[in-house]
Amino acid sequence: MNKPGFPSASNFVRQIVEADLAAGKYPGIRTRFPPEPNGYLHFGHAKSICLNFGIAQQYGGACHLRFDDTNPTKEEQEYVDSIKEMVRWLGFDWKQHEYFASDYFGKLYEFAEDLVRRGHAYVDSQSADEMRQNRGTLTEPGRDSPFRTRGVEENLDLLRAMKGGSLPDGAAVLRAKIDMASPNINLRDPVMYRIRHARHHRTGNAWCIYPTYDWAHGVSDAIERISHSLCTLEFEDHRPLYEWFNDRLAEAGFFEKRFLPKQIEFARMNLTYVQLSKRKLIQLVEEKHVDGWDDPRMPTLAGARRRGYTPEGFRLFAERIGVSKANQMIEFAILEDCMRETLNESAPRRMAVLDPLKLVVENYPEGKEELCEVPNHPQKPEWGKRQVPFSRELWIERDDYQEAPPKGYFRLSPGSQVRLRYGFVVRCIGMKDGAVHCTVHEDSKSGTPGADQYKVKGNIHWVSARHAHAAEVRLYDRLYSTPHPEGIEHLNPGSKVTIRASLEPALANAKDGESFQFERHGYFVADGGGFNRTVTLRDSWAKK
RNA sequence: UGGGGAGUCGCCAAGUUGGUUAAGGCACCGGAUUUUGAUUCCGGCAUACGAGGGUUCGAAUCCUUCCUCCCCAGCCA
Repeated sequence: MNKPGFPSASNFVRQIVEADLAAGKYPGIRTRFPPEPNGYLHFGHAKSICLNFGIAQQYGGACHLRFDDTNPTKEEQEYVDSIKEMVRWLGFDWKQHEYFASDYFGKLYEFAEDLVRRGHAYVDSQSADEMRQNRGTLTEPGRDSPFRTRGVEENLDLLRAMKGGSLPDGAAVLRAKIDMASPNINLRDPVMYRIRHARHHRTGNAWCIYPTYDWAHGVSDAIERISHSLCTLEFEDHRPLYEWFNDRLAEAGFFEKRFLPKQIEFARMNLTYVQLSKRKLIQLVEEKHVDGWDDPRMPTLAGARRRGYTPEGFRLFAERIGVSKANQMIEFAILEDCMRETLNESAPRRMAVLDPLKLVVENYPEGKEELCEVPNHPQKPEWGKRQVPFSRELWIERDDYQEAPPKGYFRLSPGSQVRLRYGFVVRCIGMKDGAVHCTVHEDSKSGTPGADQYKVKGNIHWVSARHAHAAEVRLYDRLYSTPHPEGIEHLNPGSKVTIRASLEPALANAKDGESFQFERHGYFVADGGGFNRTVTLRDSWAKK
């Protein structure tokens, strides 16, 4: 499937992993894909999933699926179910390594008490507002909280009170005691626990304090013995903090310092004209601009599946766009090409007419019909052939006939000859009563000796009118796109067109999810009894 | 103006211990095959590596100055 000469796609992450492997730094390679279950996976996640699982696969390691469920107000079981389904759909298996940050709440709390005992953390009773005031700015250092010097016992009591539920939301937080004057704002005594009297989708009401990302994430990595923790660029500033927490815990003997995970950041993916921000996608769903998270116009993996995009296509895409630290704005054409490349392999060919125009074969007897043999894939004879009925009246595509053909047009026009693909060569007479009329060369039937003597350039698809089935085809050529970054009112609604198509009888029995290439139209996927067009065919005529 | 990152062809991206003519993909442009104007195939496509200095026999790779872009002041992740 890979084109010859396709790069072996080395990237800086693999280089780091290989160097660590060569140095024997870790007992094994262990990565993780750590989504927060607060939304559906989108195209951007595919990159991270392929990277993390790909690295693990390539170096004989494991990739954990860990839900970063530390904020009960945003997370739901519905999302974890969908995330699991889509990771599997992409073709990856986390085996027994399914974890939740919430599994570690108990351990995290023990660790936190230890940090308090050793003077590395304290309970701050300032309000959120006061904390912000005292944090300083990008250019000015922050000021110590008046509660920063509280004694260990008082801190422990307060922390237990926080955990015990006697304090209301916002009354206090646990903070790491690092450096309020640090030029890196993340190190100005970051919050480790906040009080949230909220029900968590997994732990219920067992907890009313919840760890923040910074406190939970690195520690979860260390607990799971992750070797390489791959995340996006915006966490670069958090790395010193990530290491600070784990180093403190290693000092206390909770972890082995030499096996501590290494955080590596890479650039997140942007796709031209595609809106990937979770906030905007939620808006599209909630304001009912689309039917749901799996609407084929959504850039979610669930939507992509309904569109007929393939898992192989996403994996190919991930390899092609690579991994680096430079912000990437990927052209949508690359994704389309990956899908076309995989679909070209897997999609059987079918003839169909989307915008029908009647073609009458004048010298073909009224009641007569015969079968034509049509291969299911021109490059795969092993896929066999099917038989398609031919008769006097056919449907052809409206734009396959031009009264006054432009230069270079080689389909039907008065006087021209074309081949009805896998059928006969016909000579066009012209338009009569709303139908195109022609005569057939009876000795030109495909498969008969000498049938190829007719050197015609035009080659069009057709369907016997008498045998045709109608079917709905929705064109989802475009996703919800965003030429302007300002907001939803500028989002291009894409196209959702319903047209009648005359289809081969076999298409009526297509199962949902089956993909076909409709000759000269593009790739379609059966969906709810009709067909969605997912990727158009390259058409060099259309470009000219 | 503090800190952290990044700048190689229109879009990605190899290259990074300095050493012949700067991989590859997408896009684009030619051409060949073709019963999909598809696929496949062949060819073209950066004297140039953000800019300027410097070191060197030799630099995208080292030093230096400058420019541009991205991220950080949630009790979000």
